[in-house]
Amino acid sequence: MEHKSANEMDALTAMPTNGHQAYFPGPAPREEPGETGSVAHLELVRCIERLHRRYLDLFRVDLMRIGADDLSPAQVMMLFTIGPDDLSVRDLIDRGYYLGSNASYNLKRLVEAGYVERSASPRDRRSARIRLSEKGRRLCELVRSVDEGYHRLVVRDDTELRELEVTFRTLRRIEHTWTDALRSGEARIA
Amino acid sequence: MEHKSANEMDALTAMPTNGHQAYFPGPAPREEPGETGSVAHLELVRCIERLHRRYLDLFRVDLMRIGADDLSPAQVMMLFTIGPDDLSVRDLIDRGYYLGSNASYNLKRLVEAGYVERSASPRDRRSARIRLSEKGRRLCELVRSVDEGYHRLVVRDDTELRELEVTFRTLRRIEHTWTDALRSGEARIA
DNA sequence: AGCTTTAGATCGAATTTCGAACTATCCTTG
DNA sequence: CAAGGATAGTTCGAAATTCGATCTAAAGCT
Repeated sequence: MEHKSANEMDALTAMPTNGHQAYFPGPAPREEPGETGSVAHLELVRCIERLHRRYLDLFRVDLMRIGADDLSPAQVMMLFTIGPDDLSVRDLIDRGYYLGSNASYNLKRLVEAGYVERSASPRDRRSARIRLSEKGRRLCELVRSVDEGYHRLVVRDDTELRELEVTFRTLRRIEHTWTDALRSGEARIA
Repeated sequence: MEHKSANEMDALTAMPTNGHQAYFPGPAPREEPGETGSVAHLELVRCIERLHRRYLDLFRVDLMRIGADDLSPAQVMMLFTIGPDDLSVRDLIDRGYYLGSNASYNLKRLVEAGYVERSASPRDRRSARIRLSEKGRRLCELVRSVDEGYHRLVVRDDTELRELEVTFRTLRRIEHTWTDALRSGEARIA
């Protein structure tokens, strides 16, 4: 019988060191001295996937409340990827790891909905300059203020702040590692 | 379109100076020594989104090499969500935060492709019992061995191991927080 | 037996993904 | 300068995915 609490393991808040017995594919949920580490890279990957899915649900609700239901969560995120800058589509793609045609697709909707302005670069007329419109900036501010609520839920003291910093730093490192791996992997193919 | 609640206009007229510790594309993606929350929740969210996208690219290549090109990355991840257990579809959904119809959709393909076995529960014949087939377990083993390579790239010493642990623990905490927020948020609506 | 729930599958519309063209503009180099 | 090639982005169409609305079967009441 499956007890649904399998997922819970609510020890999350109370568990001393290992909070991760919950999801375990392989044979042994326990750490194996000979093996890699107690937390496998793969577990982190799966966690990221779940978090991503989960956040989409959450964010969609918030967007509804805010009244920005003309954009998908991913599109709003794209606004933040643009940020205060004035950049080319290529830059946007590099920043967000978008696929070219997807970036175009989403950008088009952002422009149509008035959140983003686009103009041709004077230098190179192939290249587009994109930037947030006033409307886009306003939406970002709104989202940011909603997000502060989550920030407070997640960072309740100094320890948690430090943990968040470590987390962010580590994820950035992993991002970099993967990007390198992808590049060299593709190089091998090419 | 949007009718904005009162706080849209008046709130936040002043730009919070912290604004955007946006990371930069090419040369040096680096964080700023910001103020209070040098790392904002939102930045983490964006990082998770990027990582997710990035990993999909990477994983797809690996799957191709492994020869499991009959599954999408997400479907393979679902295998790991099932893991060594024998569970119901409901459990799977709870574990992975899937939408019911999506879980069905992916599960169907996993069953058709022979990675997952399904049978009716004897207790409750509405309920299905889901478990990996031998083929499914074999694929998981393969993926796991590929993943060890990434693990070694990411965890190169004790410090990095500890950081990974903090990261994992923190992400799990955030996952829990979001889940709560989502639940209570929907409660408010209902 | 009737009514309500629950487990899951399925259908269909809308959205998104993704690669293969395609357009337009640069940049070389002969 | 002209021809060929590289770049920046867009567009197109097919395939995959998402997501809510049913729909079926099997429980669980009372």
